[in-house]
Amino acid sequence: MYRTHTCGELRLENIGTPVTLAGWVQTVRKFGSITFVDLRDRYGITQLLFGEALNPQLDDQPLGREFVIQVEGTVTERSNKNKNIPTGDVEITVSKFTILNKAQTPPFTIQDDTDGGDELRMKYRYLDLRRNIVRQNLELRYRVNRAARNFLDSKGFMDIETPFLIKSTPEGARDFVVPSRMNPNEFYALPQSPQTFKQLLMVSGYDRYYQIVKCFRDEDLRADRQPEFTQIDCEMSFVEQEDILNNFEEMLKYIFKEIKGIEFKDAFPRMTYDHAMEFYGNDKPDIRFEMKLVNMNDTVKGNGFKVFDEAELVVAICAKGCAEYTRKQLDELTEWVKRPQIGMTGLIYARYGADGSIKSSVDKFFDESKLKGWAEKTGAQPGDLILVLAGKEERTRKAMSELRLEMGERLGLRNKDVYAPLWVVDFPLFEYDEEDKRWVAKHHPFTSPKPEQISWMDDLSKYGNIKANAYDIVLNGTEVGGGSIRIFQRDLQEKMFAALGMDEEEFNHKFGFLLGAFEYGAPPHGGMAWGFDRLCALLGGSESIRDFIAFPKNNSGRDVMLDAPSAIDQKQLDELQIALK
RNA sequence: GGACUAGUAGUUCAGGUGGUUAGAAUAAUGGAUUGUCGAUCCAUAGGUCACGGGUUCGAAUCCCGUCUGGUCCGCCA
Repeated sequence: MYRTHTCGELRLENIGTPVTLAGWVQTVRKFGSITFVDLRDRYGITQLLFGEALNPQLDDQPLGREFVIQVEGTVTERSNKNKNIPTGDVEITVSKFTILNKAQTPPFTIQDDTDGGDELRMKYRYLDLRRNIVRQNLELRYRVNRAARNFLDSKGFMDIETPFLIKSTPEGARDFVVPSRMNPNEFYALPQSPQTFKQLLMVSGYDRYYQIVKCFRDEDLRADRQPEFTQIDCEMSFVEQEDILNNFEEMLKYIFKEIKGIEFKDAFPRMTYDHAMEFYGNDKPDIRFEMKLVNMNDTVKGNGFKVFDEAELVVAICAKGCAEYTRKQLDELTEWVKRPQIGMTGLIYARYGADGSIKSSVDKFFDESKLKGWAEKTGAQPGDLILVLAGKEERTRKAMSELRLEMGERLGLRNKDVYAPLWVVDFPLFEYDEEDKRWVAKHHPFTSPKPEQISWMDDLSKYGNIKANAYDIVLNGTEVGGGSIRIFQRDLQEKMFAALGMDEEEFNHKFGFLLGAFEYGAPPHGGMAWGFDRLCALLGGSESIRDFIAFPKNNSGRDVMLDAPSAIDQKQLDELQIALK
């Protein structure tokens, strides 16, 4: 046995106990004839004292940072206690030590405020993972995982694994593809999600399924997107949307209570997709603060100001208490909206002074009484600032959504310790793909339309109006989960495929197995999938999911530690019958 | 596919407008030190200024290209 205790557990009550510890050398503090060593493992840090008798041995066998050592000794009370660490009342008076393994000096310091940059820490991820902060993130992830499993288990959900080597479908995200050696010129795809499998499990009668499972999408990455990510994937039979929302709202409440000690007493608010788009400009509103978008078309048009008169949409927000913004700050905001990522040509503003006067950047076209109308429309009070954008509807709404978030950030309204969950419901069934000039599924092609709108699928002009029984759970402006009631009848599913532009041959080829299954007694069903990494990041107060993944990839999809992806041997290519371009 | 940003000692960074020998902190190494816990003090060593090309009498600095990291737009049912 290498150790009798961990480095985190010894306390005053252990005084006098002979112990053996093993761990990593955090620091060595040498004082002539005595030496202190901080010994670290996953559980904590314990101070070792090499006294006068043993100290000379350290001259022959010097200890360096990150050496792995084993020590025997006795737990003793410290004369100078350290209140900053749990084991700070005691130290181990060492009688014997063994160097189990030497270590090179690490390229960055293994401590909370490390000097290492991102790149280096990713390359030596196994060292980065030794750091408290990173370890705590992984511990949080594990606890969230346990909480989700506990909850789902208590509700009778059954964890069933589904395959990773499956069939490629062109819908949705790009597939990662795996060549098949035994079937030359053919390829598996890695699942973007276990969607069809969980539906087949419903057909098989496993009416409550879940899985915490990897999904793969070959698309460009972001701080909150990885090519392989983890979902809490769930599906239920004989349920309506209301049942699913209630069940998973309870799950999120349970997770919050277990992980953060936060109790949500009230039901989560719900908002329709249309409402979210109109008043927040996006389908995942951050409702920690108001600052709603106000459509100004009727208020401002027809005053001879071309920018407004020619715009599809004029939209405003009211920034509370910002009337005193300086010209410099407003210019900066203007520059901000003119960045290519936002893409507006300018920003119009009106300051509602504390004295009741209103001054705008377009006084030439709008006198004070007209500007009072702006204030009335936006709910601005003396002391507030009205910000206005105008232009093409979609771009302008989107830009204002971004500006709203930016203003929320600047005004400190996006406190990461405040959690505001929200259901967004009634998503559209379809959206129009401008590039391909066709209608595509907004959620996925297995999503059920609102039953009363099914007949609209025969009328192309109504496609944009059809709503689905589809919903997202949004937390602080981040989509952390989503799902839908599924189609479970063959004829409706065929109708859906046809609406998406597939002919009979095509959908039979791609989804014949599902259509076939629907002919053998498919129950009504629905479910949802949670972005597990994002949920962990939110609970951990971080923007980046990489902090919560043991071995993440960078934003080019590379694993810089392994240096993957990489070229493969010609022999491997030959076996796969693949020729490189 | 595109935009922005960064790359200087092991590491984190500083090095207006081009100009002598490229600095600091930290880590490392050696020495001193019996109560530290971010130990302290003294000393030492440490540089392909990412890479390639160009402008110039002269480039870490200016220009072009490439690579790498990060953030974002497009994309991600």
